[in-house]
Amino acid sequence: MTVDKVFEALSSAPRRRILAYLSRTDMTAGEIVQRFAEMMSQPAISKHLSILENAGVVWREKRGQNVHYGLKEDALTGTLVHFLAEVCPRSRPFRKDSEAVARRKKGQS
Amino acid sequence: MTVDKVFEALSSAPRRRILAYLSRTDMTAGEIVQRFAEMMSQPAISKHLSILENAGVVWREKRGQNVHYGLKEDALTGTLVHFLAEVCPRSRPFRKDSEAVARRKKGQS
DNA sequence: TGCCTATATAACTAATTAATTATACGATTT
DNA sequence: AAATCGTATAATTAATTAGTTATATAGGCA
Repeated sequence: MTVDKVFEALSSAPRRRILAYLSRTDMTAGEIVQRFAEMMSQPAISKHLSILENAGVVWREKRGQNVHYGLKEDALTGTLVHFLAEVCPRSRPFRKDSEAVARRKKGQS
Repeated sequence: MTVDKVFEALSSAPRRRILAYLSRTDMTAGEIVQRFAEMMSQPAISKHLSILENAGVVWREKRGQNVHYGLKEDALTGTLVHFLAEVCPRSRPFRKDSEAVARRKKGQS
């Protein structure tokens, strides 16, 4: 579960949409396919799901003839929070205040 | 500054590396190019910078014959925090506890 | 003015991605 | 055992991305 794979997985709108679905409840592959009916084929969804699993942000479990998918919140929050901590001075400890102030003046937001 | 563009911008390791540099101090395009010496050409970096700017996560300012770049922390944290809030039940208010518990049992982390 | 320096853009190419249709596979039902 | 259902994989193709070299543009300096 590399950082690279996680950000790669998040770079697709359909994949982020799948994550949003899974954040509310676990689903079978078929249920997810239905949500994308008329927009994308079953194999396309299957591929997206395998990318998400390979990135380590969802789990997969075969039950009978269905395959259930669910969110691995910890992996997702872990990666993003770690990235934010690395890249955002304001959340970094012992930063000099003058830096952040100057930066904010430059036209933030 | 769409969510799509931000995640697209973050999906590249060199671009995340540029953001990490900019999180410590503003830099000119040339200084950034130097950090990638022997790895990537000047035009390649220029392209990455324009993608980052277009996504709204960095600002750009021409000063004399240099162009200075800097991080727009607020845009970055804003987008990621919003995404996390949307996708991570544990950070979502009024969630039923039974959901999260069941999910955690499934093999989180 | 004419020449550097810093940066961006253009033209091109190779590699990757994202979809499609067709097919295979494993589990259930008859 | 055969048909069916749910899902994944294979083969293919079109579109996108990420880099290259070459060139343009704009600012500072002799």
